[in-house]
Amino acid sequence: MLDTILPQSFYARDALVVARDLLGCVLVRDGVALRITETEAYRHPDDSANHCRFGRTPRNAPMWGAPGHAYVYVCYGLHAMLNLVTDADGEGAAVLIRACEIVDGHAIVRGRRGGVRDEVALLAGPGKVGAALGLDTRSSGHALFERGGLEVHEGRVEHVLVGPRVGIDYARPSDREAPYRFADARSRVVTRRRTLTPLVRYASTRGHTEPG
DNA sequence: TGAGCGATTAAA
DNA sequence: TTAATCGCTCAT
Repeated sequence: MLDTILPQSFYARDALVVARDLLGCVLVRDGVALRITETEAYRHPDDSANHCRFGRTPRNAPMWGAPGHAYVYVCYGLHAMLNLVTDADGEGAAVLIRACEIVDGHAIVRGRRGGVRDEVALLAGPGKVGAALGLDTRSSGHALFERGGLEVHEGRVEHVLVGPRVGIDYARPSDREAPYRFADARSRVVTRRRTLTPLVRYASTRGHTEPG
């Protein structure tokens, strides 16, 4: 069958473009397949919401590395957040996966008190995405363009919504308001939809296709 | 060695 | 609106 794993070159572009083009792509890991419906871009370290804003640390090291690798960190002590490193090596940019629809597999998501919420078909929120994929920080630094482990397969959406990012009140106003969040307009699995508006002139800007 | 704080979520 | 919860960062 045709190998649809996204090549490393797909990620070697501006985080804003990658975030938009990741909509509709499919995350696959251990029998679970999730279609990406919402993303957020974290650009160069000048972005005051970026984890790299204070320089290189053990935690954010993968973000400073080559594109096409995972950057997973734990938020609020319990949520595994999945990011895909973008741009050139050393740029310090990545895209956060904020929501997905389950395409295949049983995603068992447990509540805080241990109760099984079983087979949630809708994963609105980055913590749920990480839980559904069974991720933890051991996956941080994983090469996404190689077969095995966590893979990302091609996909696309027809219409895109744009708006400000979520949960970064500590950032500079200009960065708080920056339209760095993207979502699939046709999906109902999107957080804070009322703050998003249609993205006009969404054309295919995929420049990762290898010639020949 | 320790205080403070999150790119969140679920329950009240 | 708020508690839960703990690894990471940075300041002693």
